[in-house]
Amino acid sequence: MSIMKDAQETLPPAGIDDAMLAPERQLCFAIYSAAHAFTRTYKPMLERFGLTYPQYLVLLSLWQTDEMTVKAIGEELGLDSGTLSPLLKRLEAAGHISRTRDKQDERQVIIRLTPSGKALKKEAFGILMQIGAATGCSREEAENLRDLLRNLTDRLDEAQQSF
Amino acid sequence: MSIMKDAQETLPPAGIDDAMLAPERQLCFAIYSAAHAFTRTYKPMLERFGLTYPQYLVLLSLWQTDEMTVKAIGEELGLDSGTLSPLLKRLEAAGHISRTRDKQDERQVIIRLTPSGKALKKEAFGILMQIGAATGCSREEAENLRDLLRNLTDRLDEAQQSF
DNA sequence: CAAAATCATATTGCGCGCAATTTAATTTTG
DNA sequence: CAAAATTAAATTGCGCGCAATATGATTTTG
Repeated sequence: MSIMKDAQETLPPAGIDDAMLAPERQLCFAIYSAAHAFTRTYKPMLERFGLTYPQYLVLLSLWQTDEMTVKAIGEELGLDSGTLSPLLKRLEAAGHISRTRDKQDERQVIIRLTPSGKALKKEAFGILMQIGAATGCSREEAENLRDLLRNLTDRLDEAQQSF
Repeated sequence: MSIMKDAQETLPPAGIDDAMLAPERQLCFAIYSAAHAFTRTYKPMLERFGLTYPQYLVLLSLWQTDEMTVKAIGEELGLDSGTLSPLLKRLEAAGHISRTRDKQDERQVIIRLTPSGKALKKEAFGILMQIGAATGCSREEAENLRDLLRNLTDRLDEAQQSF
């Protein structure tokens, strides 16, 4: 009588057992779930203003630095033009930003906040505080966790290279 | 001469300054970025097997418990039928799972691994180790971070209720 | 200076993720 | 037991996220 429960099953390498494959056991799944939980929490706050979470991220960037190129926004948020082009058109259609070709370099499109886009900034402080409350973290806890995640992201992106 | 730089700008509430709105300063953005970094890292490992990351999550569930209903998978992963139905059809088309209506309760669809789906499990151990290496975390660090994120997710989902 | 290379943005296509609706089956309850 | 309510899954529609490709504009370089 074999100790193998199923002919298809393969023995895990030393130091790794079968149960470690469970999604709940894995860091990646915890991050995946937390990301979804955040967007769920933002959703009712943002849809009062007709915004999605990625659109809100773009506005966060622009509230720091008005007049950004699509490329600059993409570098800040880690998004490419395939994501940003249609997203920015929707923000323009909503009246929150303007898109104008750079006269010096016609390849570039300059994104600027409209008065409506600037006005939304004051709502962001309230959202920031509501989200802070929803996390149940102190500011220090949130900053510590944020920094751990930034380091993790950097290490993952470095490892990226080797594939 | 006003101290306000722009008529549209609004003063932040006490204890919150303008720069705190920057995406890089926020925990939500760190999680958002880390989630994308993880899928980027998984991508080359998974596409050797023609899998996406969410498909891989479904397989992780099934490797723990073969024979799950769509609902059970959805509860484990936090996904609804709108996401799972087409995803499971693709996994079926790829030959990794079977979908059969439950004879006892015809509303339910039972998802089972095929031999091909079971065979993929042995690849998962290698992926697990590669990902572990890519994170640059010790197992303890990864587990600590995972638990912090699980708590955060729970608190966000509780706060959910109040909106 | 013209051809080639590079660059910024847009477009297309596909797979999530989720809200809203639909369909069919089962359970509840009057 | 029949009508109403509930449930499980599928479908539709929309907005990402990203790879691949296309389109112009600018820079490089031969």
